[in-house]
Amino acid sequence: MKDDAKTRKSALNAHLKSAVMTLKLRPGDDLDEAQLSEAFGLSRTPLREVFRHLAGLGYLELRENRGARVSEMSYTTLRDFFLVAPMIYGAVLRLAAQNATADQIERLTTAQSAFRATLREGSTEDRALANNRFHEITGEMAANVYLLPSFQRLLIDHARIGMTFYRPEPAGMGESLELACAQHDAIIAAIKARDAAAAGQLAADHWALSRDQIEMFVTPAGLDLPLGSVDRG
Amino acid sequence: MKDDAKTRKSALNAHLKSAVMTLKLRPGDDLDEAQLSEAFGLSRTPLREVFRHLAGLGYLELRENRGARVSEMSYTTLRDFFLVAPMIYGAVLRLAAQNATADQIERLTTAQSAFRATLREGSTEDRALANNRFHEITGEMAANVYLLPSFQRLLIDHARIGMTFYRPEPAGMGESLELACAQHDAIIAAIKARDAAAAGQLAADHWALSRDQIEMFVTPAGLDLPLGSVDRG
DNA sequence: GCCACCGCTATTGTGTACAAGTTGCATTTT
DNA sequence: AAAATGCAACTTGTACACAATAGCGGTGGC
Repeated sequence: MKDDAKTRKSALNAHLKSAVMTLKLRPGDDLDEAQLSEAFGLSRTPLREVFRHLAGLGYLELRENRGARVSEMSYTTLRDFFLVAPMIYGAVLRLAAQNATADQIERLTTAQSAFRATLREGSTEDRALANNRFHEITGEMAANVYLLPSFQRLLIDHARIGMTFYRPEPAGMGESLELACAQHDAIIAAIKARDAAAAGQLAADHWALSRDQIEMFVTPAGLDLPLGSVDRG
Repeated sequence: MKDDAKTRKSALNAHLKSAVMTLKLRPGDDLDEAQLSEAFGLSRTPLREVFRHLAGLGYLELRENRGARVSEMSYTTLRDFFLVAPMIYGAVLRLAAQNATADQIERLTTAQSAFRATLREGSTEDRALANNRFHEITGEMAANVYLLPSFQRLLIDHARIGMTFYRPEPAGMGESLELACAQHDAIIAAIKARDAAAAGQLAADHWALSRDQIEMFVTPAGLDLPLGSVDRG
């Protein structure tokens, strides 16, 4: 009964993070303090501290006297995202290539294996979380306190965007997931080789692939069917 | 007595922010919950929420069961800072030039006037806070949720670095403050003209000046005196 | 004389009670 | 009938008391 409270607290933390990233909790959803505090066996005080922590990381938004919500995603989000992501991620991978330790490379390789496994047999949720884990480790490698805040904020919405646009149904999705997976391998290779320039280029490529994928999803080939007739009175 | 609590809470918030940025609270300093809660007439619960909020922004660091500290600055901090700052600030100013509203430009001009006033008659603290305000507004103009977290983290340590290295005593400091002030004017002009390229260049110039200044401070002209003799046993 | 262990004190983390605020509904008024 | 206002239920914010943990000093053993 002694370290239970902390365990439950971090369980709540982890639960909310992954629920937000996998869209189990969707942007704008309200969080009920009473319900969550009962579900995780915590009183409202530590629960609210978790809320504040996650709000600081960008998972939630706190409104004065009006509870917590999952942070919103709007029309401008995608634009803002792709404006900034290549720059930040390029910097992260360059620094990662320069600074990565052997242990970190080991863990990155493991994370990549886990990601590859999700391509074969995992759900979309598993895939998004495994991919997130991979990129998180590259952020650790970069080890720059000024770069990480934006990078982690990007990763949250990267996962959420992936959940929206990288569903397996549309034709061609599987192939570009394979491609993304291959890029991960190349990233690992560049980091092992301490080749910062190559790593930076791979970051650009990785985002270009994402962007194209989303374009394909948003503007699919139109359904080639004749208009129905409408009774105009 | 009704909105007092919220007022006191934001007063504490503002106090801690400026105390951290002006080094009144120095990196690594411990914060005493009991003392602060008495000083600001708040119970520990809301106080701790302020701590968590400020920790999220990078002002403080929270250690499990061991209280809050002002976030540290180490040897690697300066290097990390100047690695990332030009890139982030370049992006911020480019976006600011593209997106700034008339109202924001108005406020930026006002902030610049306030900054200039501190050059003539303000303390180092006032100057650092006024400069911070100026840059904060450029961040608002950029209006990109993914860029802001890192930018705001940079601004905190920008202020702290300024407090350390931009003291008026050493010869030549006044001049480079004048120069920085002139660069602010140029930044305003570029934003008004919606000239993103010029704004980006000015960001680079602004950091180059900062960096040179710090180099001058860290590696001053040596004192041209003979070595004393040391008894070597 | 030095190191290790134990218990004490100060400080942090959690639970609960209460106060303040918000929202939605019903009643009243125009 | 529509709008506005007041009431009531529920949600969020704060205070305080209690539990747990870390740091420290003393004591005892080696």
